[in-house]
Amino acid sequence: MSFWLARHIPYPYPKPLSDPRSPLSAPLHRRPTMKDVAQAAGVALKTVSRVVNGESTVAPDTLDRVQQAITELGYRRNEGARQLRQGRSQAIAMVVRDIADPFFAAIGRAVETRAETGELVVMIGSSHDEPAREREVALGFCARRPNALIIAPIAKRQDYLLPEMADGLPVCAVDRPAQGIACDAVLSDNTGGIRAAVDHLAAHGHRRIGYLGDDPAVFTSRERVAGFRAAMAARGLQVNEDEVRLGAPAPTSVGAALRTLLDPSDPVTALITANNRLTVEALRQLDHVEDRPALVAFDDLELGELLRPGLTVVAQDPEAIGNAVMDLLASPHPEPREVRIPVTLIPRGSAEFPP
Amino acid sequence: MSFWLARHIPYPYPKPLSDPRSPLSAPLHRRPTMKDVAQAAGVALKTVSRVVNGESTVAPDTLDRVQQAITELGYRRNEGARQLRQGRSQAIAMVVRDIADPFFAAIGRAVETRAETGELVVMIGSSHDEPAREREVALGFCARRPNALIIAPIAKRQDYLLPEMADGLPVCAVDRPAQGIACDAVLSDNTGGIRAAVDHLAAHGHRRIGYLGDDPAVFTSRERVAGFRAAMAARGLQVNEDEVRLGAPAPTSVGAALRTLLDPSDPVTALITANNRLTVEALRQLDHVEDRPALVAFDDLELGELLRPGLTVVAQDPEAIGNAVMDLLASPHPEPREVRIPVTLIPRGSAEFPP
DNA sequence: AGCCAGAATGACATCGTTGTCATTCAAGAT
DNA sequence: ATCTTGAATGACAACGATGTCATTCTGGCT
Repeated sequence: MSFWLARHIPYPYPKPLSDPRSPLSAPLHRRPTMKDVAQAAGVALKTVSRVVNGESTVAPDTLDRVQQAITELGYRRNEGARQLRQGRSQAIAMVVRDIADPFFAAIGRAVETRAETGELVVMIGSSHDEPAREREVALGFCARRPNALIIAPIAKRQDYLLPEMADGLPVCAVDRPAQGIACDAVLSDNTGGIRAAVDHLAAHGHRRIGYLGDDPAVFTSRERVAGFRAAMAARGLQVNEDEVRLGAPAPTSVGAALRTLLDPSDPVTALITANNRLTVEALRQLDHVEDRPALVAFDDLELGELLRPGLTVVAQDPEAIGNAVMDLLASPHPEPREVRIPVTLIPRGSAEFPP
Repeated sequence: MSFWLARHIPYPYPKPLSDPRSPLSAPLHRRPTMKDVAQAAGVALKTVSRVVNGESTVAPDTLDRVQQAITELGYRRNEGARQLRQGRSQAIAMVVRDIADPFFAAIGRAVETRAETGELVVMIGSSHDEPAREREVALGFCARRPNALIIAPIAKRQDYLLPEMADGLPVCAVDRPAQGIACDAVLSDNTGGIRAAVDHLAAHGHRRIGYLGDDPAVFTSRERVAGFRAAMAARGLQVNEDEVRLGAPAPTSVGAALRTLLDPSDPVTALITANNRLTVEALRQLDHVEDRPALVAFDDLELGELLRPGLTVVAQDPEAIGNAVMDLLASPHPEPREVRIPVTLIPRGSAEFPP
């Protein structure tokens, strides 16, 4: 896939090979410019600029003539040129871990809605959980001089953004805080969410609760498991270390964890799964299991209500996250801020098994 | 939302470098330009350009000096200026109906992957099923002079794109064909998918099959219902017109349809739901129903396999759609093309009820 | 009549990059 | 020794928009 695109990273950029027959080749008609409009309307270029930008010092009939010329020629301002002059490109750049992940897609939608599209464009890219790619995508976006950068960090450090930030680029992290830079962050209330899960299970009489969590190297994973221990302690419930299983959402590791947790000689009566992929894998495997434990999942699944039993979840609020990000970016503040977005426990039945 | 608007409207813009002698005109670093790099490396600006673009006529030690200067200054090419010179902004614009819809999100991911992000940036926007917004978003993107536009049409006509296309913008429709313009299209094999559903149900002995479809004003909806009639006819099965229900996926209309189809005096034994939202609503309502009909759904649901019974679906292939789009955009062809992407029936149990 | 304020408009430089064309210089050909 | 050639480099003008500043033209005031 090269063609019109030159690939990225280390300079030099390779030359895009130009196929004369390619649909990307020479235009039949040059798009009209302000100069063309000016000529058509019999005014100076600068007057067209005034009209386009809604400046007030244009006489009514001049305005008419110019607007008519704009319509007739189908003029559209070239945003690239505008950016060159003004320094920023009226765009919001967003680097998420996976644009097809419903969580990030929903954040994207909120951001996009707030961006009042047409004026502010949203550029989206995925890191696919690869630190190098995160950097590459983020810096590629920065070359477009966006008005702001939203990033779901996956790399250990985001200090490669320092030059951009020194140049005035506002940066906001989502899902996890950024490292190595001082920037805003919008995070879910992981601790509170897990506490709600524990409380909910305890309210239904459970005292032996197992925990299935992600790699502890991940920030959210650490917060959630810490929240679990704290919530259990607050309830006076004992945490059996064998029953806190942290690892990848792979079938084998989840299977091993479940075998331990549900060991017939001494099974837990309830289970918390700390993220989406773990939940799905656990559900898959629990399907073959008799005497399923009660279950509360962190992060909602689209069809949680259609499962039987319905899946009780601690739902994050991606729309609120997106809105909070836009709020932070829109209001100037000297010190970086961290915003926590509340999560909601949605009872649907899977936690209501008798212990 | 006024922060960046404030940034873009009036000067004074970062002009603080006006007095470089002042110790107070402190580090509001302007991003370095080719000029800065050239000065640092002791070469002409044009030579830096050659290095950055990988032209071959640069002496090895000049190359070294320039590359070192680039690294030291943290230089990044300003893509806006490049666009101004070259006419296109190394970006792909994509207008979908809803970026948070898993189908479109998956297409977006495929496109983004093929775009080798960093060089080719992906701009995404949603029309939210509003024709006016589709136009606004698409034209807003066009002002950025992208290399290509991918659009999931919702408006009646896309002829507002004609000026852009005359200027050489390649356009490709997805999901539905565009109207009023001659452009490529990548569509799912709706007819074949419904035929597969009918065949599958017939193979399990069903002869009375009901159909729940979308508003017939929608292209995909028309194709699918036509496919249903054709497939039934091909099998020698009779279609009872009362049992082909087209309408919005609202609870009331789906409820009414289900009551008709499942009328105890003469119920269908199987059901086809022709899109995602209809499927979800039908599943919701069927949950309270005894003697559920067999079911095949067009379009996969994320957790179809976890439902009980497992949901048998005709799955579209958004990744293949995205890839096909990129193939079309990258390969020269004089006439617009329409590509059909195969769909796959995934049996998971819900179609295997005895009739 | 003379003057001025303010509204309306335009000329021009500029943003950072790349295409075009000109220049320099050394090595090889004559 | 002169000419040719090609490699390496640079000067300069675009690209389309906007900020600055200058100019023209009103009408209202002395």
